[in-house]
Amino acid sequence: MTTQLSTSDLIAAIEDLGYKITNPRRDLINLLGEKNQGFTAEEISKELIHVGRATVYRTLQLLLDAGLICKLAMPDITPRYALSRLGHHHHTVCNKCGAIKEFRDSTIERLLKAAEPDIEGSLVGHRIEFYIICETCIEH
Amino acid sequence: MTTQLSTSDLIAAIEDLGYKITNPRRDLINLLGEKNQGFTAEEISKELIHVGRATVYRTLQLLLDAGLICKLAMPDITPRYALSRLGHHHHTVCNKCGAIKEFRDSTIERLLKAAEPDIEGSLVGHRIEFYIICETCIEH
DNA sequence: CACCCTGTTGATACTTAGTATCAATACGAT
DNA sequence: ATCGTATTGATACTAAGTATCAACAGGGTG
Repeated sequence: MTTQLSTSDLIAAIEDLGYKITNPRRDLINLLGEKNQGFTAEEISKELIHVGRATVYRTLQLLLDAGLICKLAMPDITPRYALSRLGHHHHTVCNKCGAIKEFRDSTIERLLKAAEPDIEGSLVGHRIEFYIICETCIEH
Repeated sequence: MTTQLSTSDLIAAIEDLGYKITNPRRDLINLLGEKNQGFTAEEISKELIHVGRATVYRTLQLLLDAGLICKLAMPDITPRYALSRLGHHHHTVCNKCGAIKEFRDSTIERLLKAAEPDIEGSLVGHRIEFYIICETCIEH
């Protein structure tokens, strides 16, 4: 049961944070609403021809800081962003097409705690990614 | 009990793969042997003044392909490399100083399998990172 | 040991991802 | 409608890495 954040939720959220609702921001958010497999910054920039590249990056950073999107970096591939729809969660990443899906399993969270005593220093977070070949790619 | 790979193990490994042992490669490998908290490509390049930048990147890629080092990419920070000393493993990353340590816990591996049925598509791999503040940073 | 073939190197130029600067513009509170 | 400040976009820059290609060097062969 994925709770989908609507475009207007995103707009309300950034307004609540005290940021102005401008046309570039609205356009970008509307575009993100149409994406459901993750996206790169340049991809967004190319589709929003009338919005400056710097503004695209700035707005993505803003949404990131607000926790409304997340950014996945992996060695040797362009960082991808995805809308956050759940609270704390992890991702499945398709090794073929790059599609990103959110994934939450509270069992894992609980089980990870078992490792905590073995970790030196103070644990402040964790990240898990599952690499898959997604069903669309399996079917060619 | 961390099984430390020696410099000569690394050299033997790349020789076994059919690559030549050249001075730039030897120098780079010797330098890596001195690193024990992870390193960036540019850091290596700056320390090996008599080795071309391209060669540094090429050699790191070669070691990466051979599984002798690993590369960690995280949003907004320069990718860091670290010598691989274990087989399949994960990392702890200090959020303050970037120090990378390998971490293995077979319990986690086993427990992760519990999530497998919930994953759509075909699972081909996974990655776990623990973000910490390391003991050196805690002590300032 | 000298030779030669092929793998390797390094200088240079390029690409990609993202940031800094700053004058011009546009929200939106009043 | 006015005005102050946040925001924008053009441009130039940085950082991380790749492509190109002529020159070079390991190391197997005779």
